Amino acid sequence: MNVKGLCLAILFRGDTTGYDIRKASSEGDYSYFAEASFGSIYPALNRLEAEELVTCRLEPQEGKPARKVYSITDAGRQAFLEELSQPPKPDVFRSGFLLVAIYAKLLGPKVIEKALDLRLEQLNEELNCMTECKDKCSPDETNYDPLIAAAGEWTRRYGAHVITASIAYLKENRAQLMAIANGELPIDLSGKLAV
Amino acid sequence: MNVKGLCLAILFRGDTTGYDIRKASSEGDYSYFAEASFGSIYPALNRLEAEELVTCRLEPQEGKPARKVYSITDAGRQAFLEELSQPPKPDVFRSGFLLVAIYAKLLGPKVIEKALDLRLEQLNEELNCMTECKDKCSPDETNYDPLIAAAGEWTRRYGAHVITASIAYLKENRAQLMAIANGELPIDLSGKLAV
DNA sequence: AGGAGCATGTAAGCTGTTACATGATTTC
DNA sequence: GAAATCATGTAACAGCTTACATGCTCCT
Repeated sequence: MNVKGLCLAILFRGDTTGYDIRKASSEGDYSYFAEASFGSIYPALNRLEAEELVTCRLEPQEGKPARKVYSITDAGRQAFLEELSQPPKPDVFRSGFLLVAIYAKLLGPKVIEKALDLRLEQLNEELNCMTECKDKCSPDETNYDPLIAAAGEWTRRYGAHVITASIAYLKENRAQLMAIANGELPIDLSGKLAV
Repeated sequence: MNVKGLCLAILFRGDTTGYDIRKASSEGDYSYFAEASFGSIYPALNRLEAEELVTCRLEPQEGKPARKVYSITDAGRQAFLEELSQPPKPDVFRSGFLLVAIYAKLLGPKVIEKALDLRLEQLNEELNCMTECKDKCSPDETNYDPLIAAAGEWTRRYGAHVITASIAYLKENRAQLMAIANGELPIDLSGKLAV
C-alpha cells in the first residue's frame, strides 16, 4: 500500500495528525501495512485534502505549531474500501535474518549469535504489540463497533499465533544454527525436509 | 537489501545471468530478501562490474542475444560478507491480507472469502517452494559445501515451520472471520488475548 | 497465427527517503 | 546543558518500476 492508502486506513478509525500517522505506521500497529516518513506523509495529506478525501481543521497550541487534525470524508471512506475490495497484492516477507542464516558458516558464530538475539528481541516486541496494544486496530470509543473490534481481535490473535510459532522454533533450534556457524554439522541432509 | 546486494547474494552461490537473477528474486528462493526488475538489475550488474566486485563473460547463443554470465570476485565476496556482518535491518512483514481482515465487517463476506482463499493459496505455494526446491539456497555442485547446505536446510525448515503454523491457524479460524464479515459476533472480546 | 519464454538494455517518471529548517517544552 | 518529544514543512536525491525496443524459438 502507498502512503495515501496508509493515511486513509489510519484516519478510518478516527481523526488524527500527520505526526501521529507516522507513529502508527513506523512503531505502532499499522506497521504491518506500510511504513512512511514525514517527507511523504505531509505531502500525501495535502493531496488527499485537495481530492476531498479528507478534511482538515487547525487546533492551535501554545508554544507549538498548530496541530492539523485530519478527518476522513465519506468519499474518502468509499475510495478506501473500494481499493481494499480489489484483490490484494501478495503479502511480503523480507528477512535480513534468513539471509544471514544461510551464510552462517561464512559469517561465523559471533555474527550469528548477534543476529539470533536481535531477531528474538524483535519478535518479542512484535508479540507485545499484538497482546498489549489491544483495541489499537479498532476505532476510538466515540464510534465503537463490536464487529470492527472483533475483526481487530481476530487479526491480533492470528499474528500472535504465527509470531509465537516463530519464537518457539528459533529457541528450540538456535543451537543447531550456532553449531553450523562453529563448523560442526548437526543436520542430517539425507532425509527429506520434515515439517 | 538493495539490488546490488541481491545480485551479490545470488552470484555468491554460483555464476548466473541478469535474467536468472530476476527469476530467483521474484519467483524462486531469494524472494525473501529483495525483489527487483530488469530495469534495476542490469544497471546494477554494470555498476558492480565497474567496481570489480563481479566479472562478466559472454556466452554466444544461436538466435538469442549472447548471455552475459557474471561471476563474483574475491573482492565481491568480501564486500558482501562485510555488509552481512553489519547488524541486519529488522525483518519486514507487510500484509495486505491482515489489512483486509481488519475491515472484514465493512468489506463483506465475498471480499473476505476471496482474500482468505488467495492468502491460503499463496502460503501453500511458499511452503512448496520451501520443501521441494531443496538445495536452491546452496551453491551448485561444483563447489558443494555440506555446511553451507546445512545452513540452507536450517533456513528452509524454519520457514516451513512458520508457514505451516500460519496455514493451520487460518484453516481453523476462517469460519470466525467469515462470521464477522456476515455480521455475527463469534469472538468473546471481554477476555484477554489467548495465544 | 499468436503467445510465452529467452535475453538484453534504455528512458521517463513515480515514490519515497534523507537532511535540513524552525522552535518551544520536557526530561536526564 | 544536552537530548528527546512535539509539530510542521521543503528540496535534493536515490532507487526502483513501467514501458518500450529488439528479435529469435518453441509450443499450441
